[in-house]
Amino acid sequence: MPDLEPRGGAGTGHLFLREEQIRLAQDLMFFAYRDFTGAADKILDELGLGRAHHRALHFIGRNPGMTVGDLLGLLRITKQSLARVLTALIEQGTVQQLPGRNDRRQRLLSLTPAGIALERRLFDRQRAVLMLAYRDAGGPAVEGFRRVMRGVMDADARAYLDRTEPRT
Amino acid sequence: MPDLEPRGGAGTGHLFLREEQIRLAQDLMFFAYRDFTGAADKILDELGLGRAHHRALHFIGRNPGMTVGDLLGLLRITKQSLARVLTALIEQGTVQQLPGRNDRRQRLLSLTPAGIALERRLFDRQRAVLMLAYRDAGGPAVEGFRRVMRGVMDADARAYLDRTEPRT
DNA sequence: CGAACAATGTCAACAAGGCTGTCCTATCCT
DNA sequence: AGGATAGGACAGCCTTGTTGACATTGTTCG
Repeated sequence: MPDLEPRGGAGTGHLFLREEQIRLAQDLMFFAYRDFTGAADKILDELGLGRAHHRALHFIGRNPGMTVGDLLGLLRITKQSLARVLTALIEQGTVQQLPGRNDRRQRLLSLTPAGIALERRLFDRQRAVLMLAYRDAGGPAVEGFRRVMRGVMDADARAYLDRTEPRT
Repeated sequence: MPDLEPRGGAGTGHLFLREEQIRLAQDLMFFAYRDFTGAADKILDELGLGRAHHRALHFIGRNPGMTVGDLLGLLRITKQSLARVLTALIEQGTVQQLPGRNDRRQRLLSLTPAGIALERRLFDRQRAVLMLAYRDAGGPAVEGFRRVMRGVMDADARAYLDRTEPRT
C-alpha cells in the first residue's frame, strides 16, 4: 500500500482520497462499460453481429438521415471499418441509404422497420440494466452521473450531445 | 421508481423521458469510455502496448500478489488472450511473477519498479481528465456517478469492489 | 464549361486482441 | 498413488480496428 498521508489542511487530506477516487473511477469505468455493453451481446450473437454493429444501429437510430461522414466522425473509426459494418447491416435489411436531397453525393442513413425493431430489442436489454441502477441510485445520483460522464468526454462529444439531446 | 424526470413538462409522458434518459446514458457510456481510456493511448503507442496491457497493469498494480487466475476472473478473458499480454509485460520488465508461498503452483503477479512507474504515467493521464470532470461536476455529482456506475456493474464486480476498496 | 474539390465506396493487406481446443507440467491434496 | 488444480504453450480462427491507393459521382467556383 502506498503512502497514506491524511494531513489536514486547506482543502484536503485529500491527496490520498483523490488518488483513490481516481483509481476507483478506473475500476468503475471498466466494469460498468463491460457489463452495460455486454447486456446486448446475447441478441447480437444470435444474429451474427458484434458490438460495432450495435453502435452503428444506435447512432443511426438516434440520428436518422445522418450522413456517412457524420457517423464516421462520431464513431471515430476509419471508412473501411465502418464500411464492413454498414454493408452487413444493409444486406441484412436493418439499415437503408437514401440519396441526399440537397447534395446527391450523400447517402443518408436510416433504420428500416426491421432495424428499428432490432435496435429496440438491444435497447431494452441495456435499459433493464440501467433502470435497476437508476432505481437503486436515485434521481439526484443520476444527474450526478450525467454530469461527470459529460465532463469526461471531449469537447466534440459534448457539442454533439448539445446538438442532439432535447434540452438537458 | 424514483422521479427520473427532472424537468417533466405538463403532459409529457414519463415513458418518453425515461427512454430518452436511457438513450442519453448509452451516448454517455460510449463517449466517456472512449475518451477516458483514450487518454493514455499516446503513451501506450510509444511503447508498443495496447489497452489490454494497460488493463493488466492497472489491476496488477492495484492487487499486487494476485494470482493469474484472479486476473483472468477480473478481466473475463481467456487464458490465451491474457498470456499474450502478460508475456509481453514480463519480457518488457514491467510485471514480475513470484511463486506462491503456500501453493507453489501459483505465480503471483506484481509490478516491478519500472511497471509502477509506467502505470503511474498512464494513471496521470486519466487522472487529468477525471479531475477536470470532477471539478466541474462537484462532489455530490461524483458520489452520484459512483452509485450509478456501481449499479450498472454485475454482482461479481460489485463484490470485488467491496473487497478491494478501502471505504467509500 | 472545365477544373478542383468533396462524399462515398472499394480493394488489398495488416495488426491487436478476443476466441476455441488440446495437451503438458508442476504441484497439491486425499 | 491418483485425481484435481494452477499455469503455460501451441495452433488456428474471427472481429474490428488500421493504412494506402484508387474509382465514382456530384458540387462548386473561376
